[in-house]
Amino acid sequence: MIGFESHDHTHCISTGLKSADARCHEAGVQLTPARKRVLEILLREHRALGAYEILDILGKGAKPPTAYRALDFLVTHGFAHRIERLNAFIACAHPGEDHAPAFLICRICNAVAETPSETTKGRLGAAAERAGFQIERAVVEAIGLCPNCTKVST
Amino acid sequence: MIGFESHDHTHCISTGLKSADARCHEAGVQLTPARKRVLEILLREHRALGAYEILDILGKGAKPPTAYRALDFLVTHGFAHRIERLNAFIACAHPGEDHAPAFLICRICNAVAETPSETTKGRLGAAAERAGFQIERAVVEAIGLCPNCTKVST
DNA sequence: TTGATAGACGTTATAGTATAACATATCAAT
DNA sequence: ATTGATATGTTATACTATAACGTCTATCAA
Repeated sequence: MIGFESHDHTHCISTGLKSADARCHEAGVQLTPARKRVLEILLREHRALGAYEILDILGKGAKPPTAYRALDFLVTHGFAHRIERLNAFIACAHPGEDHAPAFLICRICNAVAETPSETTKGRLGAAAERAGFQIERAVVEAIGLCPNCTKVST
Repeated sequence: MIGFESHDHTHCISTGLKSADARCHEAGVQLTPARKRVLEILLREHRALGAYEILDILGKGAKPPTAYRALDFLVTHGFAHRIERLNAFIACAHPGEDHAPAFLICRICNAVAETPSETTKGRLGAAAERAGFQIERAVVEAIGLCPNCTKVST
């Protein structure tokens, strides 16, 4: 899991971009400059960013659809995730792997960590089956205190 | 679990309101007319409603803070839940019980069913513990097809 | 070469969701 | 009667997201 520890992630950025390039080529879709730029911003910031924060970083010429379109693309193709709870977006921590992500969101500092989930199994999956509901994907966002804010708030 | 079957819920409404009355009294908080009215709307509609839908039902005098304040109260005290995925609210299906709800949301018709979850256990709980993250609650929203829309779309 | 199609992007406008800030009201406790 | 706590009214605004339309470019078939 990708946790709350700080680390040097120059490496994450270049690896993430290269991996995205390769996967887009495989899939026959285009990682255009606009999309790449937004992905790079997400990788560089390494936190959940609102669309308008991204817009600000993109600069004054950028209009909302520019950010939202790029984000739609990145989310659709698995390079980024949307955090419903925050109306924000974060670079995927497991690019390339087929995964069902869950998120740990700090209610104090809004830090977000990604971790694997398995929610279509177990009780939820059983309940869905009983109801005749076909789960396609699940939003799993745990709210609580990250290690730093736990220390501070006690 | 509260599923997708239709049913007569005149009973749900009066039971829900009475139960809320009683629990508010116990807790020493007020189920004021405004709050009660919003809860009744949620119970009556028996589906996820946006704040502005509720405002419309409340009538022309009502301004956004009226709805949002009542909804905050109802959510805080467990009489309603917020569905992050839909920016909407739904009456709690298990009033009075201490529970960690999960939701099944149909991506076609937006029908929502509530079911129990257990997300602070299992893999997610273990991952959180490893990360030093203290889970306080979890948003679990499964997206997919409800029984009706499964039939229609095949 | 032409024309048709598809994908991406620019631009303007607007829709939809939520809260800040301040004023007023009510009521119980001192 | 004043104070303090809680709730509501009201205005304005902030924040989030998409519709709609035009343009550009690359590709491909006729």
